[in-house]
Amino acid sequence: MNPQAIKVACSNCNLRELCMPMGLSDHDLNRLDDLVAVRRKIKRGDTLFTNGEKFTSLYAIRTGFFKTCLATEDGRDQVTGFQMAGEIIGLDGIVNDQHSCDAVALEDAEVCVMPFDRIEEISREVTALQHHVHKIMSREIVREHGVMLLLGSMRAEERLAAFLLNLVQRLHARGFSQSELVLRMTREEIGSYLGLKLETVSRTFSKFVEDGTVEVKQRHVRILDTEGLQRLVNNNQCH
Amino acid sequence: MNPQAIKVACSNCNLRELCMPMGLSDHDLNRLDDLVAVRRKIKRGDTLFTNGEKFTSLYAIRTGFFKTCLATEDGRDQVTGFQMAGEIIGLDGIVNDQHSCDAVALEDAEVCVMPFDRIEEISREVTALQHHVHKIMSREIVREHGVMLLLGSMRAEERLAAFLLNLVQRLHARGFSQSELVLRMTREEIGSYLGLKLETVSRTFSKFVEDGTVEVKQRHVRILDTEGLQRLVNNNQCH
DNA sequence: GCCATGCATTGACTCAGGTCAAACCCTTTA
DNA sequence: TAAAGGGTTTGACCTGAGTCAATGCATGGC
Repeated sequence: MNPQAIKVACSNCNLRELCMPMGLSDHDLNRLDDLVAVRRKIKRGDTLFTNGEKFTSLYAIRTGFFKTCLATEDGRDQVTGFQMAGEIIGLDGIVNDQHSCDAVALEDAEVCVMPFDRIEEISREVTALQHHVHKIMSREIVREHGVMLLLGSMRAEERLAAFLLNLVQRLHARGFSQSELVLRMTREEIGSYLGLKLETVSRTFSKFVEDGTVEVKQRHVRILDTEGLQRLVNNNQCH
Repeated sequence: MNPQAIKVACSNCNLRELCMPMGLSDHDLNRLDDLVAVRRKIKRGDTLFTNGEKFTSLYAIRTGFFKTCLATEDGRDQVTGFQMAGEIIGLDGIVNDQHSCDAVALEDAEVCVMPFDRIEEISREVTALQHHVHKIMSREIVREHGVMLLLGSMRAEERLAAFLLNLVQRLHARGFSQSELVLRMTREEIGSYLGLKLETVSRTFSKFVEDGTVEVKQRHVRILDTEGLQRLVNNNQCH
């Protein structure tokens, strides 16, 4: 039995620069090691948690890719975000002690389960963790402000451009290419996130291809003109 | 000098059921009294904080009404929320130690200034406060999910209906009428929040008036058919 | 009391994106 | 290897909301 191999530990996790332990000292980092209760594997298409389910833990994504979405009885459906390795999901559950959205794995995934009462307990002792938790929640709030701006004031092309740039930027921070990416979600899911219909997403991709801004082959996307996308997002050419 | 009159204290604040001290025991409540450094008055039209400004404190609204908004260089402008007495603003500033939006008073206002390092300090000792802070942040995240649903999947009438219902509901929780309200913001600000142009907001109000759902006289609104608005939001009649 | 000003309403017209439908492509399964 | 099925693309048409412009209505300053 090799403890090195099975120990669930933040201190030797290769995501520690992105994830929960970000910015903690070595000393504090050791105290974090009893934060993660277990790891859990989720198969593609399965849910990590669902709307209405009792809230117990936050989850740090180790591998895989998730979407979170809000489905209402009357058939509306809104993807509220896409999450990748090193990101924390489940924050929505804290207010009412139950989750208010579904988290669905878009590819086979593994998460670290962090019981929230334990997070609060350790936060009381480790100031850096306390502050980090606050930052994570604040970051999510700010991210959502950005999505509101996107949904409230951008046109289809601008939305898709912003979406692609955001994705590659996050992937790049994880060591992937700045210009190439594989979409883990369908056109419909992208559309739901961006407040567009899948046909519009598809057409907008085609438009970008015509303009020579990107290459698209199914879910493989190569960005040829990052600047161009950036200009689309910023330039707000009308007026 | 009457200490009762000048003491800045949560423990005898009439908003304590809604605001920061919500759900705290009397004992914990006393410890909260050194949370609020000072109070600050903001004149209508003035800002409480602005984008880029250093983050130091959260603010609990005592009186008045605010909007928070995101303005980008290229002229986009998105109202991200409207806040009233008992609500906490400034959470966006935690991640990057600087505010990422503007908070503008829509009427003369007074806020309790709560230095964030003090919040963190007291949170470490008062478990109930720690948890409450987490809940406040989580609530904001969930609220924004709702706005994303609204912006991403609702038509103009549905958006305005949802907006009105949300406003009266919050006002009702503060002891005001369930059916009558005075809008503190312009049509343009409503539009910005709802991802619509002011003309559309105005037309939609007119439509509601024609239908006998509401009475509108400038900024005074009386809801005649709450059910009807509710149905609009839920029924998603198409499909 | 009257004008200036900012906000709101309404109309006429346009257009971005939605809808519906057909065809296509890639993967999976038999 | 073929058939089935999910996802994607593209076309034709429609419509809800945006745009532009004129008018109306309150409020505050002088």
